[in-house]
Amino acid sequence: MARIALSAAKLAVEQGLVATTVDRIAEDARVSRATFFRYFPSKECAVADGLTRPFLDPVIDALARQPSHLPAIEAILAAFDEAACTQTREAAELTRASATLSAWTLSHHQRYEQTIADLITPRLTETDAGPRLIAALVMAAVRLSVEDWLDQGGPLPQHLHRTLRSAACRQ
Amino acid sequence: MARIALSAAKLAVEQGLVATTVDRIAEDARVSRATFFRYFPSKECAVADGLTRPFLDPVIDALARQPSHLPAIEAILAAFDEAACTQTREAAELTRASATLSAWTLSHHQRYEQTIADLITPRLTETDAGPRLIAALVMAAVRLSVEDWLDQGGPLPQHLHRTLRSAACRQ
DNA sequence: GCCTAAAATGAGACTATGTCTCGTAGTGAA
DNA sequence: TTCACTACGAGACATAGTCTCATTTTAGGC
Repeated sequence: MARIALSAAKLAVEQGLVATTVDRIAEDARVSRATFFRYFPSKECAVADGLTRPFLDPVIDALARQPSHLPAIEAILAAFDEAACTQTREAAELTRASATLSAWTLSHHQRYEQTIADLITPRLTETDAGPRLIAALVMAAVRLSVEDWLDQGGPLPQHLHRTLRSAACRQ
Repeated sequence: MARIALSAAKLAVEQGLVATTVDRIAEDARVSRATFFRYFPSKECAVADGLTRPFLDPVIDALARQPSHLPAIEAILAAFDEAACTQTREAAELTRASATLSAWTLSHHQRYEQTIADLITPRLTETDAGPRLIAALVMAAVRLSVEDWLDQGGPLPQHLHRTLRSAACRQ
């Protein structure tokens, strides 16, 4: 599953989204065409998955490893700091160039949002907002940071840190 | 354009997403197949657009009509209160049943997010977060409210009000 | 180690989606 | 009217996405 997504993303970055057919992806991942569609409902879903994983999976891992006494916001900030943001400009620009790819990327973000919500639930106090709302705010910050990063340049971690801080200090 | 989207949504609600082909949509909207694809990159994009418009366009209109002295959060709350939330359960459940439809709906939400950001920019003070972050929080609240509404029942406006308040009181 | 049930995969046919090119019809300005 | 421009339609085409069934792989009891 992950192998298929990573093949899809690799080919899409190398040759463009249009030139990357499902047959080529399946061949590269050493599965049949039928198996591809058993795991992904569309070509763009697989590409978006493969582009998103290397960026956000490390963040989730880091978040899960944070000491349990840390409040939610602090744990999230630490997780993003620890995970070296390996997002490439090529990947981000490829995503932005296709409406379909953008839509599927948002869909995957929603999955990460749910994961983050689950991970921070035990860290929340009475006065905090609901976990899903906070997680949605985090993913929105990620999305806006990548946008700013593409438009204005500079290091992505700096954009991330600033936007997350701006979201967090509203506690 | 809007006519095509509304035809697509109508047919999808009536006969299901799979049974609704692009040819039927184009026929219903009295345009050719080629014209359909000139306005929408995919069938699901059109259906999602048609399902989203009747729900969120009135909110945008109401927000634009709010007196300019109102702070952003108050204007948003008032806009959602004024616009009778005409979202139907059928539409929401159709959206949730298809991953592709959900993805495109998120994409349209992002468009509304940008519109909201533009409308509240003049209402923001120094201490507020950026307009896009606030707008993202609003759309996240909408999404989570619809989710709760489907799962737990009760009137949608009530869910909306509660979630938006929860997001707003973190100012 | 072998057998069986269940799950995962592959092969291939089939329909619908999405792209492209080109010809035609409106629309507005000089 | 004429010209340029834009929107639309027709139809061919490649590929996406679905379906069915045969085959392989896997897991677990004996």
